[in-house]
Amino acid sequence: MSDPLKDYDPHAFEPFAVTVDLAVFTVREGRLHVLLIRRGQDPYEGSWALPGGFILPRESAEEAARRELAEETGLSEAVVDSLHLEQLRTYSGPDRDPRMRVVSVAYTALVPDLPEPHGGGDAAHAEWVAADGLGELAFDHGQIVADAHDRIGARIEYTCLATTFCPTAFTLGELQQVYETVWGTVLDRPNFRRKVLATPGFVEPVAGASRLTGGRGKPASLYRAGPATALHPPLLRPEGRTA
Amino acid sequence: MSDPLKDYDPHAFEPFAVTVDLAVFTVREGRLHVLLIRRGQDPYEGSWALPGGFILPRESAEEAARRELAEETGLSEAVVDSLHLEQLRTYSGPDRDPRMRVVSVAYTALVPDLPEPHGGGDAAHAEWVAADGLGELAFDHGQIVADAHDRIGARIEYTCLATTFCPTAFTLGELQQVYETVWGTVLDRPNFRRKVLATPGFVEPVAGASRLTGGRGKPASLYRAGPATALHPPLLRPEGRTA
DNA sequence: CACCTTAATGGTCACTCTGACTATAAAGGT
DNA sequence: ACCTTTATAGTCAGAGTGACCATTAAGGTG
Repeated sequence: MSDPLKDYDPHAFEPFAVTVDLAVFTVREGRLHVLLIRRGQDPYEGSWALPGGFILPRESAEEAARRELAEETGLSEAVVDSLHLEQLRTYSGPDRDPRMRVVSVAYTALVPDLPEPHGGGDAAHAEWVAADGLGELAFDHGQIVADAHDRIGARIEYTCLATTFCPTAFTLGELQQVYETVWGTVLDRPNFRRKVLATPGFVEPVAGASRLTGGRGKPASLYRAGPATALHPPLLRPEGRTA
Repeated sequence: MSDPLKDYDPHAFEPFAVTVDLAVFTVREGRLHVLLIRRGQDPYEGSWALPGGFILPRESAEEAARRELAEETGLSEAVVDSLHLEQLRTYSGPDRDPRMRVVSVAYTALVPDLPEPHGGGDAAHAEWVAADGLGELAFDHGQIVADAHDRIGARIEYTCLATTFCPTAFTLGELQQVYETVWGTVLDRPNFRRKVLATPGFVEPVAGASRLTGGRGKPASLYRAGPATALHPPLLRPEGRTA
């Protein structure tokens, strides 16, 4: 943007549409799920697509992403405003939408296992779909989901973000399952526990509370997310594979 | 982009201009430098700004970034195509350019200490400016440079990217200075050396070659970048500060 | 009710990696 | 000759981690 408008005639270029796409993830029944919408018209009619939409003239991309997220999930704006929303990257291939030039800023959000996204309006057709083995998505949304999955896997190594997949009170077993689900690996339970508890501010015990973890076994203590945001040293996934 | 064009009338929205901005860094004389351009007209006349420009109708953002980089630096397209170029993030504040709505995709590139960017055309006014203590930049470019600096600092912890700041053959002292310059810290020389040499594929010795490091002291062995791209385990900066 | 299964929790041990240091080698300067 | 400078080699203690084993507390079953 050195001199972006130096020779700019607003009509010399065909206009670019600028949109946001949302890759919203949750962990449900031990599997990673993405929030998707079934397309009702061409192109890609009948395919799954990411929720999203245009950036309005007076909005930033992040504001647009939060607005769309509230519309698609039916969550209140207060809840959506407090969610962790992270810009993933921008997709700009000239032919990503066959109808016209659309540049899209993709965002990722991590949410706990919500009831069901059917709120109202657009939310009526938003659904959680298991992220492994989903077929072809509309546009380049399959790539976006894959990129988002990679990013989340890397992010939870160095940050405390994994707790945003959990409800307000959770067991260490549940937190461990978040890691195992996102990474697709199995972790050693005592070692995971030691690491999490040794990181100050990652989790805090909920006084005296415990929960039966499915009936069987010893009840687990409950924790809530602590004030820390970064993990030092990181919690690296086995085999050092950066996916 | 669920139904991006469902109700889309191309004239219902004021057009968004979409540009790329480039934060090109090098290490010169032990200081981090950014490639900047002195603006010739309002707004921000006389201020430093990042190189960049419009995405053309048939280009992706990355193609536009490489084209602009070649134009601004005077480097051949072959060289530019082989450079490491990384999408940083997209800046979309509605008032970031006072003239009209401009959404910009920012990229970061790391280059060795090149001669001088004066190639031809636009390159005539591109200059290397020390990244610490540069004043106010045009638009939100100060924020972009700060974000890019942060990203690079984090990136060289987990990747072998630091070698892209070095010439084809370099000493371990020079590589260490890249880390020290980007992080603004001092590292222990024997420990740095041990870590780099213990990471397979990070650097490879150049057979039998050595270089005097400024006249004084024992000549240092020369190395070149190896085939590895990731660092496992990472080379974390002191004090675990994620900046 | 004794006994099995299950899951959480507590602990050990060896190995790796790292930070802090000390020592030696090879150059130029005085 | 002797000092300074820079590269390189090596030592040592402590943190962190992976692979285990042990114990506790719940439900299930004959």
